[in-house]
Amino acid sequence: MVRKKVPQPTDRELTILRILWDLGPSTVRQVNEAMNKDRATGYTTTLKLMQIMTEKRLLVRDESQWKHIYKPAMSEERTQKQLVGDLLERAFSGSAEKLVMRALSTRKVSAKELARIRKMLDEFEGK
Amino acid sequence: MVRKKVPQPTDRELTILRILWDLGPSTVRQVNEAMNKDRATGYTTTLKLMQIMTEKRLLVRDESQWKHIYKPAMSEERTQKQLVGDLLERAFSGSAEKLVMRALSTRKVSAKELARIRKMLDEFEGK
DNA sequence: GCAAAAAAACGAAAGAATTCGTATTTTTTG
DNA sequence: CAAAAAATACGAATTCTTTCGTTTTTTTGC
Repeated sequence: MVRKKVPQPTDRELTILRILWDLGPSTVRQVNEAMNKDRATGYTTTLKLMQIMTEKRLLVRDESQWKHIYKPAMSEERTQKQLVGDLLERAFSGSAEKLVMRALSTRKVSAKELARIRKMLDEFEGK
Repeated sequence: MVRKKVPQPTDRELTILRILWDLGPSTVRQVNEAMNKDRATGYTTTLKLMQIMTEKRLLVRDESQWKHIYKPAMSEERTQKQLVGDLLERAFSGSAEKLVMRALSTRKVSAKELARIRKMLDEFEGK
């Protein structure tokens, strides 16, 4: 069984994935409207992007209706892991510690979140 | 005073930054040799990339010698923060917690590293 | 000093990513 | 049902990234 590996999403493609993760399965129009909140984008531009993403297996499309319904082919989790793993290699020489440090110093993180991160650490260590 | 903002480094550009952070200020030849450990790359290819990066203000170059010496224009830290911040927005809707979780579950992290991360959390919280 | 080597400059080709105009198909609505 | 609207398909222009061949400049070794 040959399963060609899915390419990393490009910049605009990631925007679309983000939207679909948030909205759930959607039409091109819905995605396009969300895109426009971020940056003016013609309808056919969004359409074309989504068609290409479908070819690349980043999205799957339900054609049973006339208005096609698109959704991400991979889970948010898997994609995020891929992206983080990639950045980890390329910018941090694989040091997760460094990356975590940068992530925490970039954004304010609430006490609640810090607590959850601690809990996570416990689990990693416990195992 | 107009300071045009530096663009995000592209893929190959990041490879070069990574090399320069590791080696310190270097000539094109040195960088090119390091590039070739990763992937066959012609000398002039590396040269051109570095020239473009200099135009874009990603690198600065010392031309006082005939062999120009290049170094990153920004610190490793600042660039990493930028990259993480960008990924945070684009793929994680700004949730540092989620990103940290993904980072930790992607790679094995040693007990020692986990301990250091804990310490870091303490500092963030203490403040 | 001169030929060979090393470095830089330049231009342009090849490849991707992004954008959008136009044409075609299907549905909606008056 | 006919016209308008909505959606998809298609192709192509544009822009950005990556690569490298050729030319020019400078240094080095004999």
